[in-house]
Amino acid sequence: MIHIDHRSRVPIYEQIQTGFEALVLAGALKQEDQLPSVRSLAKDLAINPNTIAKAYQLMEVSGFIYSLPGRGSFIALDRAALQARRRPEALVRFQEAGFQLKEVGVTKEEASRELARIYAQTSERRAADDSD
Amino acid sequence: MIHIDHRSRVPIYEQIQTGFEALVLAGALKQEDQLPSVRSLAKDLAINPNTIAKAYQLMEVSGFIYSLPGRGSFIALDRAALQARRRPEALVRFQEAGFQLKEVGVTKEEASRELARIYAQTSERRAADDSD
Amino acid sequence: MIHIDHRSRVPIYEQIQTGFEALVLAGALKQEDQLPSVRSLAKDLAINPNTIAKAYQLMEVSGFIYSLPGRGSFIALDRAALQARRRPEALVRFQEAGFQLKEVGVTKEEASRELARIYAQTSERRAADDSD
Amino acid sequence: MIHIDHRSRVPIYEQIQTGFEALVLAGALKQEDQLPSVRSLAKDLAINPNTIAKAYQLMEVSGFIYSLPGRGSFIALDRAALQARRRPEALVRFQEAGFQLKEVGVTKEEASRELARIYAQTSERRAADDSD
DNA sequence: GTGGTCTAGACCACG
DNA sequence: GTGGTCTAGACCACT
Repeated sequence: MIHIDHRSRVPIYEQIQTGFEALVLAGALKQEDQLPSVRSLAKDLAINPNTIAKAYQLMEVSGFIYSLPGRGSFIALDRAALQARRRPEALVRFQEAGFQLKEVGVTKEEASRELARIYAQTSERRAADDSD
Repeated sequence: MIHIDHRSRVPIYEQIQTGFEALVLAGALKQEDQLPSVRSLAKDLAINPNTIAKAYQLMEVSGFIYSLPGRGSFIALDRAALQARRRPEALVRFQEAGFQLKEVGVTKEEASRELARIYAQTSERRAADDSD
Repeated sequence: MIHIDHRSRVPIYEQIQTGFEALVLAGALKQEDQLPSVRSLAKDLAINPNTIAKAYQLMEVSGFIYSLPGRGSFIALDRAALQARRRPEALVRFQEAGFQLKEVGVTKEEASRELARIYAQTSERRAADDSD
Repeated sequence: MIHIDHRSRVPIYEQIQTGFEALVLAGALKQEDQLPSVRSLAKDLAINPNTIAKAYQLMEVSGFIYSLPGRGSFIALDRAALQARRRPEALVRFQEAGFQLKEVGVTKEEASRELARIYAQTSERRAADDSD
């Protein structure tokens, strides 16, 4: 379900979090859907179960998932709620990136063209095809 | 000259690097200009000299500045060269940020408006006014 | 794995860098091989861990290795890529050394003989024998 | 007479030493020729007189020049003697450079061709034309 | 005064 | 266990 980049500096537990969020944002996972168990995901990704458990724990405290002891973990939010949650930070990141673009001499026209190109892409879901 | 955010997770030595780059990109520092000495900057920012020295050494290996023992450290690149260097990473960051924006449900029109707002800002250069 | 000359004026952290590069150039270390941990190498060489860490960080920014916090440091380049990187500087050094040789009165024939002697040596790889 | 590279990391006093030696090796200065005074050279090169004095002092202790208080400094060695002196280190440097060349994958043939090119050049003296 | 190197020791995040 | 960051303080070479 989720792709881990072992050579990335982004912590693995964080890649797991953003991975599940991306699945919800892309529509591949819906509210109340069950997540894989810690053990099975750890096995699938060839990752230490402690790391998976840490990711699940963080997603739970953030309210993105909820866990029922003995039954498993489930998506707590629907797509719209998650989008609303992520929007502020996404905007800040976009503003920062835009400012840097301007700073390195990219014109407004070039930036607009780049933005159009991004929105022209059909939302690709990389990891959703193989496993699900 | 440079502002440090001690609460940020970005390492201090990295904030120093991006700080000086921003000064060059903003035109407040030019090629061959001398940087403050390791010790004086350390004193100004209330930071250990070793941390400053680390930032300077990394800026030197990156080719952004050059240091001459006993003489000081100096800007090695002009603004255009620095822009050309930073452009690829800035583009990638912008693309990622744009994709996330789209992912959280921001429409193309809202994104364009945001981008226009960024480019509308007169490039504020804090340090350029009291030109030393 | 690596030998440090404490009497040399070449900084220790630089000797470590060139040491690891030599190991790759000699074939004793390959791409994706793990380097000794900062602490273990520090202990082996009886050198402060900070000095090792400095060497590792510089090798990382140069793209020769990559480090993953909590996991270790690994060779990022294969032998051919490293050779291609080092070739320009090696050529310049050779040209300078050759010019100086000429300057001190060594004839072309003597220089050629010396060069032949260098290339006649079977490439001695010290660390390759007791292959770990 | 001598060219100083202010952006080089080679200490200025060392550039001065090698500069005078190069002039002798090139035949532009001969045994018993007088060197410029510390003050005049310092003025010409726009360098601190202390640095010049340090260079002269080191050249004197090495036996390359001798100083007669009140009269000036003079070349102590003829070209052949200086060549004989410099030869051992030049050879070592050449060997090291040659080994590195081999290490980065340059073939014996390429190295020979490079060496031939060096010896084909007529000994150019850059700084000797303008001032002398 | 300048930058450069090294040691010592502490604390953090990641797995 | 791993690497990463920072502080503190010492010593060196160069100008």
